[in-house]
Amino acid sequence: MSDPDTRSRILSAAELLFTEHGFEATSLRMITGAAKVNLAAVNYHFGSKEALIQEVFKSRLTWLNEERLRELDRLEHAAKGEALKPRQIVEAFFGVALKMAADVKGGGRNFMRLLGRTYTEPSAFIRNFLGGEDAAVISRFKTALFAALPDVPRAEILWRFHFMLGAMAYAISGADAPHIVAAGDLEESDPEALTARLMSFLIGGLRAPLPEIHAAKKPRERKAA
Amino acid sequence: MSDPDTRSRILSAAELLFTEHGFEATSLRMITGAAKVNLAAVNYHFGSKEALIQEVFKSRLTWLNEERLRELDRLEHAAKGEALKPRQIVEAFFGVALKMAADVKGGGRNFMRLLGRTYTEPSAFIRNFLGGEDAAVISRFKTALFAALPDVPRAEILWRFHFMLGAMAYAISGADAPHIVAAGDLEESDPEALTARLMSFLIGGLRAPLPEIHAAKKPRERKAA
DNA sequence: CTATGATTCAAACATTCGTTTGAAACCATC
DNA sequence: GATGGTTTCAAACGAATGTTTGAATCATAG
Repeated sequence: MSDPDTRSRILSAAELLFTEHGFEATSLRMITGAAKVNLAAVNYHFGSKEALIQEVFKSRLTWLNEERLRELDRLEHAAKGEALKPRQIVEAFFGVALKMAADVKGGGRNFMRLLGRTYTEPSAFIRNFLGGEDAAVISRFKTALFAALPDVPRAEILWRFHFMLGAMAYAISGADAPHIVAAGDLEESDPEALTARLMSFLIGGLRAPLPEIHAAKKPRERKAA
Repeated sequence: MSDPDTRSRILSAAELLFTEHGFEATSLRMITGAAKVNLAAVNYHFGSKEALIQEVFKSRLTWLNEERLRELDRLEHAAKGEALKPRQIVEAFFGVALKMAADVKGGGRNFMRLLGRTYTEPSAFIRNFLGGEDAAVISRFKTALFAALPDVPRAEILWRFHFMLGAMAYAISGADAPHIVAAGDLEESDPEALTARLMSFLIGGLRAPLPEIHAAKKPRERKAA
């Protein structure tokens, strides 16, 4: 009767079904059906549907953000007090996520698709939860970017970081997007190729000339990426 | 009794509520309450909730895509058979959307937020609907980009277009995103500044050096954007 | 073996949902 | 005024939802 698997089977089923159907359209009966457990097990093990949703994110998201911070620590340690290059920072943040997204069998790919989708989720409770989870890592990375790009206004860096997140979310969603279907002939990209493609795009965008709202105030020149 | 407003009041209320809560979490009773109409009016005027969802998108999305095509036509007419510059094409596609997003009072801003969110919506019926609506405009723009960037592999262009869409979606969502909340100190950007910021980022990404998966095959050089 | 706590179970509960129904009210035309 | 079509209304319908409940089952320790 004491089945250590019940809890993890619910989590796995929920993760897949949330990705496929969204939170609202995935019922607990769908999840328990897929996990082959009893409906009451959800409330026994998790307390509520909301708590289950948060649990689905917790461990992977914690690992993702901790890994990002570890990567940044390694880079900063190796740099011995010098500022990092923007490319390094971008690779630490986005590269770790893309590596996770490349892990099909372990569920990382599905999770990153769910995460990318969830960042535009209307539900305030989910947005607040994610915001809380991301606060420390975002703060660290923005500080590192400010140091790496001293000539770029902070607002510009923040907005570009935000655009980069959108690009990554769509990259991860990939063939799910209606545009891809409409475009028709886009081949599936293998994880390494997708990473290379996205990184190139992100660095290009990050190091693009400043828009007119700033260029008049402070001429800028390109630096090594 | 014959109230030409009932239908449009339902549409307006639905548009706002779908943006705020998502499709599944917005009930018809919420919509009819906000619109001050009877619950059965939805089925009388629209037939079903799904049909209402599609109606919410139809007229604005048709206008958006037609305006994009008109802009592209104008550019091509002025170019007299020469290929357009990539920047022109990007401005025709994304600029029109951002102009719509700048229209707070007329509801364009809310609509673009809804649209950006909807592109990652799990529901297959919504994705199929949007894909169908976008097919012609996407096809035209990809053809124009291929002509503008003859040295760039087509797959690269398509993926970069996709990344750009993600960046735009997040740009429009703006302060809704958990990352922005976590970042804390990002100031609201006025529409013109946001457009300039995003365009700079998009062109930078589009014209970024090709990733390693291609660079070995075909050396590339920068062209005028 | 018994007692206790943990876990699972089926059923029930209260609520909510999109859709339907038949009547009432309204409008336009003759 | 009568007629037919349109629109709105309140209530009902059947289904689905997350949560709760009390009993049964299981596992462990004494």
